Amino acid sequence: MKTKLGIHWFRQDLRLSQNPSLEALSNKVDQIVPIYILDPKERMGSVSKWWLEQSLKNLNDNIERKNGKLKIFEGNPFDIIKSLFINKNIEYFYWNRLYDPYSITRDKKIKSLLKLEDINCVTFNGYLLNEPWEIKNKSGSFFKVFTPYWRYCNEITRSRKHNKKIQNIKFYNLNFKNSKNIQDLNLTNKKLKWTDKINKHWLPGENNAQLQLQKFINQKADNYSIGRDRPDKNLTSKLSPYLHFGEISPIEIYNQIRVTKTINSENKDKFLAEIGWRDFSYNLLYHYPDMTKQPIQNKFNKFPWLNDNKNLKKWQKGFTGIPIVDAGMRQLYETGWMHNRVRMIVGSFLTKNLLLHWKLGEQWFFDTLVDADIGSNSAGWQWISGCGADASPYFRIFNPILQGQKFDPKGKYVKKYIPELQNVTNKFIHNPWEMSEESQISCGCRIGKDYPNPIVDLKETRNRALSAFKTIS
DNA sequence: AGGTGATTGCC
DNA sequence: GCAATCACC
Repeated sequence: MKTKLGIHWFRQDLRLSQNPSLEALSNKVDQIVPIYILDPKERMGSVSKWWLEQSLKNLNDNIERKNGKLKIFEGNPFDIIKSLFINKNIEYFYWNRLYDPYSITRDKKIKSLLKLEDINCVTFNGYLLNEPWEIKNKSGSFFKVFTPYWRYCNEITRSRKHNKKIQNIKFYNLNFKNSKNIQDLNLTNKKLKWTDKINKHWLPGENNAQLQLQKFINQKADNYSIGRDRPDKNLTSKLSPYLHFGEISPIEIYNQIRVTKTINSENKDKFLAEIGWRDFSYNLLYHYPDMTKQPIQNKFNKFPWLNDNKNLKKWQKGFTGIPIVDAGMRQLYETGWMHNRVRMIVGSFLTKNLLLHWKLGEQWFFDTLVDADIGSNSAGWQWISGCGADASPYFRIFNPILQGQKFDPKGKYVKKYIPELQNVTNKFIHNPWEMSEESQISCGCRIGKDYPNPIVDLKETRNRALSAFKTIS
C-alpha cells in the first residue's frame, strides 16, 4: 500500500505542539514532510535572523527525534513549492496563516497554484487568538480602540471550546535536490560581534518557550499587574520572541493562564490584555495594510518631522543624556529586547522631544529586537507617536524624568545599563544634569564629559511638539 | 498605557 | 508650605 504524504510548510509557527496545521495534516496522511523556506523578500531584522537560525536548529532537533528532517530551502516560495511536487507522491500541503500584507498576497498565489496542481491545500490559524476579519463591532465595522475591542474578543476567546489534541505526528525524511542546510542560509554574520552578545540573553526554541511560560506562571504572574511596569524588576513574561516565531501558541498561553488558580484575576486580566494587544495590532494591520509605512490618520502626512541624523544616532546608541531613555536604548542594543514601559518612553522621546519620524524608530526596533513583529511594532509606533487609530497627541508626551522616578525609583535599571551613572544619588539619577558641580565630581560623573548633557530641553521640546500637532489639526 | 499649572484644602 | 485635585492641553 502506498504511503500517503503531506507537506507542512513551517513559517512563523516553529513548534510541534498545539500546531493546528500539523494536527489536521496528521489526521489526513500517514507521514508529514516538514519544510521551511527562507524568503529573501520577507522583511527580517538582523537580530531576528539570529533567533531564526537557533529556532530552526531546535525545531529540526525535535523533528529528528521523530525520525524526520526539516527540509530547508531558500528563494521565492512560489517557485520552490512548485518544484516540490515534481516526481513526488505528495497529496497534501498545509500551513498556518500569517496576517501581514506581504504574506497574505504571496500565500494567496501559492494557494491557487496548489489548486491548479490538484493538491489538497488547507490553512489554519495558529498565530492569533482570533481571525481579524471575524471581529466586528455592533455597527459592522472593525474596532479602532483597544478597550472595546478586547472586551469583545476576550469574551469570545474565553467562551470558545478548546479540545486538547493528542499528538501523534509522524515525519518522513524525503530528499529534495534543492534543499539546504541551516548554516547555508547565512542568517548570522560571523564577523558581527553584535549577535554574540544577544546569545547570552536568550534561548530560542519551542522547548524553551514552554519553560519560559511555566517560569512566568510560577514565579512572576502573581505580581504582574503592578510589576509589569517596573523595568528594574524582571516580572514580564518575555514570551514575545517565542510568540513571534510561533514557538508557542497564543491560544495555549491564553488557556494556561486562564486555568491557573494561583494567579488572581487582576493579574490574569492584565496579562491576557497584553496578549490581546498583539491580536489588536494585527486587527489594525489587516484593515490598514499600509500601516507600516503610512500613518493611520493621514493628516500626519503633513506633520513637520525634523531631519536630524545626529540626534537619531544618539538615540539609537543611548547617548541622549536622558538616563531612562539611554538605559532603554542600551538594553535594546545589548540584549535584543527592551522593557515595554521603556519602549513607550523612548518612543515618546524620539517622536515628541526629538520630533523625528516614527518610521525611524520602527526601523531601528525592527532591526534590533528579538521580538520584532510587523504587527506589534508598527502599531506600537503609531500609537506612541500619536498618528494611530485611537491616539490623541498631547495625551502621550511622556516626561522621562517623572517616568523614571515612578517606574525605576532607585535607578537600578538605569545604573545597570549606564555604568557612568553608577554612583549618582537617587535624587539625581533621572536628572543628573541638575547636580551641582561638586556633586558631579564627588560621584565621578561630570555631565558633559563622563555622561552627556541632555541633547534637548524637555520642557521646550514638549511645547514644540504641541505646536507641531496644532499645525496639522 | 499622561503631564502641567492653578486652585483648593489642610497643617 | 505642601499634597491632593481638577481642567485643560
